[in-house]
Amino acid sequence: MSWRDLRCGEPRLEHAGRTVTLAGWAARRRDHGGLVFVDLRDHTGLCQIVVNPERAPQAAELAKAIRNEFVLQARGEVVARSPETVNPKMATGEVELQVDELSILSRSTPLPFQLDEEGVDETLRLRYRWLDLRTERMQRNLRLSGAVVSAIRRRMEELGFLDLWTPSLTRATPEGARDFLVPVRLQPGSFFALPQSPQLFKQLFMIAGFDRYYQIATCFRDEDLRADRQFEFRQLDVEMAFAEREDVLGVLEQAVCAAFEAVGREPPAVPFPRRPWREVMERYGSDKPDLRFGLELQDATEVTRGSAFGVFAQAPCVRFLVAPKAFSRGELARLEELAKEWGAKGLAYLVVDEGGEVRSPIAKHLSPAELEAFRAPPGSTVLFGAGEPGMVARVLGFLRLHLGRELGLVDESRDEFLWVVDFPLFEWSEEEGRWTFSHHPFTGIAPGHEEAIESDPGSVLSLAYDLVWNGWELGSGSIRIHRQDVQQRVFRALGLGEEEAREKFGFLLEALQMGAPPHGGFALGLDRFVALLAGEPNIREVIAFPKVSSGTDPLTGAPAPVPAETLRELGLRLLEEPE
RNA sequence: GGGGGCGUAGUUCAGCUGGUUAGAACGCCGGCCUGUCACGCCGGAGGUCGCGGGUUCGAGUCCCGUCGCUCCCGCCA
Repeated sequence: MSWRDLRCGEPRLEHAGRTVTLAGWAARRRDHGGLVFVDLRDHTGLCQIVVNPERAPQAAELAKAIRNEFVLQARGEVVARSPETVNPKMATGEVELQVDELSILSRSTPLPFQLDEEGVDETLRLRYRWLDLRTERMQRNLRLSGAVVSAIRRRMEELGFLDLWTPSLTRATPEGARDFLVPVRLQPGSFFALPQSPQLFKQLFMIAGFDRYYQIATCFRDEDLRADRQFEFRQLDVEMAFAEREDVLGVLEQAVCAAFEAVGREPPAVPFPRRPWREVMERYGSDKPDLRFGLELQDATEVTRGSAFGVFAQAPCVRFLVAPKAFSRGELARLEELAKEWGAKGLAYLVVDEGGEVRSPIAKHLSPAELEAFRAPPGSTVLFGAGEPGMVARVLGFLRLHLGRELGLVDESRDEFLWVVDFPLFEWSEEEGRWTFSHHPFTGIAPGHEEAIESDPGSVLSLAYDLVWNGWELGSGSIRIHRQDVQQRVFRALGLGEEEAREKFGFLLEALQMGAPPHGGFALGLDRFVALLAGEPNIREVIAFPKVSSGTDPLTGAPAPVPAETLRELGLRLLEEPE
């Protein structure tokens, strides 16, 4: 005999009269002294079982002992409830199980928190994750996650991609995030690094002739945790040979649509719009704009050249946005505070009140031409950013996002996907005083731009692209450099000597010399994607066993110290003894 | 490394300008109850107010420090 022959969410009128076995957890017990009602739960739902002492005296005796989260098995008859006892709030509410035999398969101590309680402290939930995962929310999230991964795998394989495995113990990469290091007993003093991504390996697969690779790859980065960042996370990792940018984007669109279908949502229209990086930076002040609302940035650099208002006159860049609200003095002070947090020196503004009257401390300095350029409808505020272009974009981009949410401009019913393309290959690093990669060192160069690598690095466009959904970056990719001479020129432009380049990426450079096909790929952050699909603001809600933001795991207590003897075997010694 | 928020029964919270014995709901324990479904009724147990120091006649409440959680900046090619 099986433990159960119907799941708890399944009994319906059509089962009436059948004798069946149900098994699950006691979600709630209502003991009437004689009759005992128990809501039996599994992941499919709830079913009420009724223990009647006249029908089953032994079971009735046992039922008195039932407490929340006991694991029960009940055999009995599915009966239609009388009309007045039907519970329309329950999927199984038209029937119930009249119990003949009952067994307690497992007992439970009182719980540290109630499963139906909202707002339970997250550390407590994580400490008792096995309970937390029983909740409807977490069951839904993890099942959704599984469905998404499964659908993506299916679609990738339909498209001819091969799932290839890459090592988790590999070599530290000098650029990028901090690596997690693993000491090696057989090589004391040397360390493996956990991969930040399988980037180099998947390029080697291309060179090796596996022209369509994918993997649901676990990646590791030793950086501070956030709502959307964990030490370890999964990405849909893709690489294609003999492919152009549009081929890669098309595959990713397919994967995204497959995920939408898997969770029962209307997939977004394809192809997703493609917009150049420069354009989105100018219009939205961000390289991952939320396109569910307008509030676009406008440029005033020309108009304010030679302005009587010194701040404008001296700024290399002046831009503004027009918020559809006449802000009060207090609100403006708050906005200025935010702007300063993002690097602005101040926040100039023009308020146009409901009557069309302009209130502004700077208006008296502005020429008629300027005022004309900033003309805004009644009931609005013109907010200015002035200064270095990067800062202006950052500040106004942030204000745009802030106001979009604050003023309810975001149309939550929309899904806006966007490919940001034509990124610059290099960006200037203030603190290092040199050009650095804006994507990664293997990013291909837009046709015709190779000539400027040395002469004007800032103007060189790359073949990199980002996928953005409602203002969240889902992932990024590029067509790679497949010619070793180009790769070396890029390294040189970055001040990376031949020796150093060989030391760091030697095996890839060597491979590029031995018949590397054109290739490119993408990595899509799965946990973030699933969190968005699940409507969760935090990726911990879609990860079974996440770490908290201090980087520890309340469930296992990891990370933990190890005995000195273990360290010695690895050739390690702590600099200071922990207290 | 920096900034903001939070920390009071097992849980979620209340606790006013500092003032007697720190409350509620849920959960837990005992009793009653044969149609409940957030069952009901009666009774009970349960507190290092995160921790340490200070101010005060008196601190859950004010101050300083510290720890934990959290959001953000830096960081995340």
